[in-house]
Amino acid sequence: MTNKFYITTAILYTNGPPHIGFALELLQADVLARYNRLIGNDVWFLTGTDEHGTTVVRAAEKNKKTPQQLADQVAGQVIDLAKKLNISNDDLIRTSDKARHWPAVVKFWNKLVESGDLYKKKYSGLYCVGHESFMKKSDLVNGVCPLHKTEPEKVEEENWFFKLTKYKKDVKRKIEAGELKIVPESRLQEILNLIDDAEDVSFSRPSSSLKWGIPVPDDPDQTMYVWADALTNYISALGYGQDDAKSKIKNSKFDRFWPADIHLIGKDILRFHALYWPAMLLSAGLPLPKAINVHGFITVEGEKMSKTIGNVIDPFVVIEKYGSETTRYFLLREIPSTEDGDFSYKKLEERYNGDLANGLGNLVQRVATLVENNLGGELIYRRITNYELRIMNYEKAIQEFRLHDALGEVWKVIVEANKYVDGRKPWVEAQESPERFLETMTVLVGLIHHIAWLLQPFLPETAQKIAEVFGDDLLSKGIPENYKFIIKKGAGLFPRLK
RNA sequence: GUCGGUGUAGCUCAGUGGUAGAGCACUUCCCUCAUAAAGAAGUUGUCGCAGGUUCGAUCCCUGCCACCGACACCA
Repeated sequence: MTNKFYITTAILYTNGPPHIGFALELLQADVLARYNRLIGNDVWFLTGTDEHGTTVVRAAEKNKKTPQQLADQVAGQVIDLAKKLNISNDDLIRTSDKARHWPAVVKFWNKLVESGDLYKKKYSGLYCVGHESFMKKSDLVNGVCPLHKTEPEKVEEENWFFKLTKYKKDVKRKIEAGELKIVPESRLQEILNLIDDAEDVSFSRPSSSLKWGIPVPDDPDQTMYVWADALTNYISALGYGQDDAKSKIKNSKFDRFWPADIHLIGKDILRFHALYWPAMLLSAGLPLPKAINVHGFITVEGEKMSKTIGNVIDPFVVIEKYGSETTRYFLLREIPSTEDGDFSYKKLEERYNGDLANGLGNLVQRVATLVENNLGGELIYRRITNYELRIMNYEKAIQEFRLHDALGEVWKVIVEANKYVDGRKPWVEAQESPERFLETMTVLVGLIHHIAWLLQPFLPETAQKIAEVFGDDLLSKGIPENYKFIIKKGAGLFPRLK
């Protein structure tokens, strides 16, 4: 049965170039998107950029650019990164896009107004000029901002607020009922603990302090704050807000794909996706996303990535040096999908040599050589009844968002295949028992087909290369009886490093 | 401070009420189809500390220590 499958990543904030963590998020989403395409689902995969806010303005000033120029530059880098990582996204939405994004946000905002869920409220707080933001009393040291050593001013602002409190019980119920699934479990607990204490949230700022953003409809002195603006990307990209006064057809993408099946996010923005966003959707009368998958952060040699330490990993550098498939493999295999994980070049090279070169690459090469040298590079497939591949947990791992485990399952097949080769000794069989040899090779070619099939969502180029070596069209998971494999040994998939 | 999590072999982590496992690394053996790859065997641990429950705890309870995360209108 064909299902639709709509998956999104968080949108990258354009105050700096995409980092390795965003690369990981793109990759995880890509695997889920590719996997769902593979099993025949109707997939839409969205990523994008979050381009508004004072932080972008400040970063732009530093670079002597306008916020738009900086956003353009970073958005370009995201497109480049997606291309270099072989990401199969169907679309990329930018929040500065006045044609696609803004109308949706305005329509969505007006829906909240219609529901009576936006109201203006005076807000007074301690404003630190250095931070350009409000601070809590508890953040101050001796009444002074610890960073800027200045006493914050008492400032009163009138802002739009969203009645989050009106919906938090409903959101909680839906999360508890599993209608809105939070993965993994630990994050579910975290959000449930938060909901009760949640208060209404500010949805706008005076445009005097926040210029770079979307103006509040009918209130030009106010600019929308990030939640109202950024979260809406998930529906603006589907054409929400484009249909009014035009034909219904325009909106078909929204009808076809909303609600999202998975919002993939980092653990830092769980609250906004699991609480604010669902509440906003309830207010607007729209269905809630089905699941929020939360990944962790990448540390570097055990330390937090930070600009001050200077240990930030640039994904472009990694891809440049090791190639996209190796980068994909390492990040997807070494970093547990829902946990923090560590990046180091040493581990990357160990994974490369151990798993890709010695494991997968070597297996493909040895089997290809055996068939080429002893069968003239041709093998007519038939089912071997006395060999059975063990049932694996590959699909379950993907469905449970344990992508690293899914790859582990594939490598179990590789190990199994290597053991099989050594057990059967085909180089002896070739001399003494051509029949047994043929059987051995049939099993192995079947295993390699299986491996290539399973690798498709993770290492699409590698899967393709393996298929080319074996003349495998990779059209189906199973192999048709009498399928003719034409094997032509190649240069080797992953030459050993050093 | 409140809530939650983690602490198991050199490293990364699984795991169970009956005194522990995997992968990598390391050692030895073996093979030669293959990318000096593969395969086999093996070494390594006071299962954070101190109590308690139990015939028996690494797994249950309590306290402590260490580290981490969430609780901030940070974008």
